[in-house]
Amino acid sequence: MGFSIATWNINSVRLRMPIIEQFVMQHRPDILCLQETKVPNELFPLSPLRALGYEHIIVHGQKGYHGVAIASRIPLTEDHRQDYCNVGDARHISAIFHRGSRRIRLHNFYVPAGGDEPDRTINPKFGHKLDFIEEMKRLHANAEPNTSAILVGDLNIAPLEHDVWSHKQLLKIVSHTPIETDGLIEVMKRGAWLDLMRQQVPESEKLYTWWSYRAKDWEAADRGRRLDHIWSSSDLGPLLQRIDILKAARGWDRPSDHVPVTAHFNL
DNA sequence: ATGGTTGCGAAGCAA
Repeated sequence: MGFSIATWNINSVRLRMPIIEQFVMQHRPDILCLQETKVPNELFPLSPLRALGYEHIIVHGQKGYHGVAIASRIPLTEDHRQDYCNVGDARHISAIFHRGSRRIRLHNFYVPAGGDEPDRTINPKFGHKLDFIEEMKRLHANAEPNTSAILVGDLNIAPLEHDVWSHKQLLKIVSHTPIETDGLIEVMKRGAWLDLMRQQVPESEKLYTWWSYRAKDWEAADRGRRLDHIWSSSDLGPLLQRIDILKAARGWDRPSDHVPVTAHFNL
């Protein structure tokens, strides 16, 4: 009995369809969560994903920016979208699926990047990010009775020292400032979420899911950050089999700057 | 080194 779920910020679902096909042909996740789809719902490429076996697709997109989607081989029900910060952005989508006797709530997030300047008094985008994180603190892994939970997505924060290539050099860089990292850790604590990637890989080891487009040679420089995450309610922790970070996908043709992260469970 | 690259959509913003 195996079950796998992948999360991937693909930075335009239409442009990235060839490498999405490559990834799912090779790895066949049962559920694929996408962020930064950058497409309105009526233009979302449903057919190619259905042809790959993902018959159950829920989308929440907008023109040009943001956008999240869940493509699944198994049925999705009770879907909803929460408008964090009430600004009309498509940054969250959620649904229920069943595996064995278990009922599981899945959340797929695209947290605001926050702009360049880590000061909300001069950069409203950073304020928006902090407000978004504040609102996430109210989301509990055990919010629904008899329901486990999985939270995935591009959270745009690298919370731990070894989630970035240089802790010291990134302390004032948006995604790794103390106010953000403390905030995300508080989201985890208050919501009783488990960080499944760090359950598998010790905190002392470097772990990245994103490499900037701007590096001359992303692989040689290896200046990555762990911006993408898979969390779960505590009951699912012991059922985690493995997590794969597909670093190779960063080197594929016309890549996203993020790579897919896949969790395999014994359920 | 305060640059660099990419996507959307058709100039400049967001990441």
